Amino acid sequence: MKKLTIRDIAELAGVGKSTVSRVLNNDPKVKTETQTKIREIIKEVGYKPSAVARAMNNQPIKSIGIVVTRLSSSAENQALSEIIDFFHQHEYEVLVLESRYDSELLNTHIELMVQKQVEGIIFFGFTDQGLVNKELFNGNIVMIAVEQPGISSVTTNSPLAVKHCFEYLKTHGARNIAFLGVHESDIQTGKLRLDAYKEACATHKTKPIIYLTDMEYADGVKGCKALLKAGADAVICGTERLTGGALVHLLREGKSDLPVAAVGINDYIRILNPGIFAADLQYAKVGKEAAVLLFQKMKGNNKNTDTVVEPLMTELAEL
Amino acid sequence: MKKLTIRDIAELAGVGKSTVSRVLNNDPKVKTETQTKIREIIKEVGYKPSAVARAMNNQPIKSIGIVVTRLSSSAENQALSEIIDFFHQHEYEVLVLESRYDSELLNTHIELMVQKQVEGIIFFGFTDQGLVNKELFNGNIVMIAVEQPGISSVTTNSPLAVKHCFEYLKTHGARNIAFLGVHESDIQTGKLRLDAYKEACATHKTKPIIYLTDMEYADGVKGCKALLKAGADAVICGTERLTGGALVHLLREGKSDLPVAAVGINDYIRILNPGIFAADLQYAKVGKEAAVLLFQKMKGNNKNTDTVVEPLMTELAEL
DNA sequence: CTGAAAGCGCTTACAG
DNA sequence: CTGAAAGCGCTTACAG
Repeated sequence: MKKLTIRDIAELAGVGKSTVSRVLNNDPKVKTETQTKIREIIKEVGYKPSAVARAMNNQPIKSIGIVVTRLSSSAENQALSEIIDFFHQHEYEVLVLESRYDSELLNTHIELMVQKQVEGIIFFGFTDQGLVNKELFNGNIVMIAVEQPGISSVTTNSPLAVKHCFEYLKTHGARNIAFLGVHESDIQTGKLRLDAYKEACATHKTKPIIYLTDMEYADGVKGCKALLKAGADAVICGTERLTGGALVHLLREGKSDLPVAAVGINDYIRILNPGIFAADLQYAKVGKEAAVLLFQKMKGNNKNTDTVVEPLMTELAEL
Repeated sequence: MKKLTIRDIAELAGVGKSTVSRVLNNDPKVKTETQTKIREIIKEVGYKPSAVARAMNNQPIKSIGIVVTRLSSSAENQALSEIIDFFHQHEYEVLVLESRYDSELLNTHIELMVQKQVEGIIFFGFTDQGLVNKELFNGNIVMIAVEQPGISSVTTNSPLAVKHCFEYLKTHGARNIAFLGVHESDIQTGKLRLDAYKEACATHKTKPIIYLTDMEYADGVKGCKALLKAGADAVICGTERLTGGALVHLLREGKSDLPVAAVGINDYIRILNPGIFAADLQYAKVGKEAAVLLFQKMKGNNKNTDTVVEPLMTELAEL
């Protein structure tokens, strides 16, 4: 059974190809009877127009690209899931690639997307990504996590999350509130959050107790230990993994009553400490916003927007 | 600056379009000098042939589809990462969709892929997915986790993982080895592993102690508690999340010395119990195998293979 | 309201 | 070794 073309449908319907094409494109000028007849035939024989042939006439293949840094990041795959879902519903193809925090790889990916002629891209930014050419994709670009002049972005408000964490602990009687975070060399995950902590300390005239480290659970364990030694009676954890590590340490030492507040939340953290005060950075919402933003741009709204998704504060109930 | 076409290159080079096309397609019949000249011009002006126009002439757009059940599953995103990487290296587009354990959604996705004319698909199977039409995509289909006659598959050997867990605990002196698993209604994650446990019990003439539950961390906590009450002096955890829950429970109760063996391993589990005996189901390898398998099929190797990836046993060192 | 014709950017059999 | 021509399956301006 060979592939059906518009010509076959035209013959079956006894009309010209142009008319079939018009029906396919919902041209209202076609007589209603003709329309219904053609539609019936199309349905009957299961004809699907070739996206490729349409693309030849500047009806671009509806597709977008998205570059995450790591698929294994739960924050990113939450966002990714929303983005895929959104564009899938709008009948877009979604191409997914991983940059692995490598700016060269990111650029290769972007180049590839240009070649594939996707209509727009969304990508997760990171500290050393370099500047992105904002002319690409007719400016249909949305960055997540990082801002760049001239490009729309969606970011989380992690500094506010830190601030809330601080204040929560403060109002619950903590005196030496420590910060367990990522090295300052990482702007988004490190510096921004650290600065917010320092500012909170200044506001409350408190002496900072700081431990900066890498991203792994084990770093959280070590960091928490060090902070306790330094006299902390409450800890703000700057990332999900650090929170995980810290909570495990506390559990192991039988110190689970030590107040902890966390930037970012997931099931893992929840089960380790059901009563934790946490700021949900809302990555699902971030993804949704980014998708909507890109979609609007592609529809012609060409002003740039920097959206900030506010954290959701959750003082979780005891199980 | 308008889009360059093959005609522009032909004019610049002073040759016919056909010749340029031949160079593009590495036709050896073109004189070497002509080739180099054309290639230089192409490079110079940065001409990229239109994939769409090529597709019109049955040079299919190189693309494959992949359907995961949940992007948030670390097992799946490990495999996904490998698959994307592999096909990206072979210059394929990769379309990613989520089925969410919904067989209707899976079928919609598959239909979409058919329409998009991807050359093949890989998807993660699940218990109620229903039969997949093996004629689709010229038979270029690879299923992960589930087997179906006539379709190539890649599965993990989780029963063997359970067996090893049992034997490990046994040889380390445990007498009442319990099993914490998922309900039998889930074939892959539930029944298969449970059966392996029962068989091990029979072999070792041991009375089974079983607790079956859902997939969440909290279920692992509850289950572990129940099993201890039932007299277990060692526990085999059937999934990563259940392991996580169980270990948290033990940590909380100060019973971290209770021997636990786990089917599946990740950083989270590692940090909770660095010395745990675990069977790594090797999902990265699963993804790689699936990718290679699909690629071979697309290259014309049309016999079906059911690959089983063996678990990797890890008795982890103390931190 | 509808059809014939030209065109989108390539490939390739054919003729030279 | 190379070019002119036909064709891939659509869209759309043009003429009716």
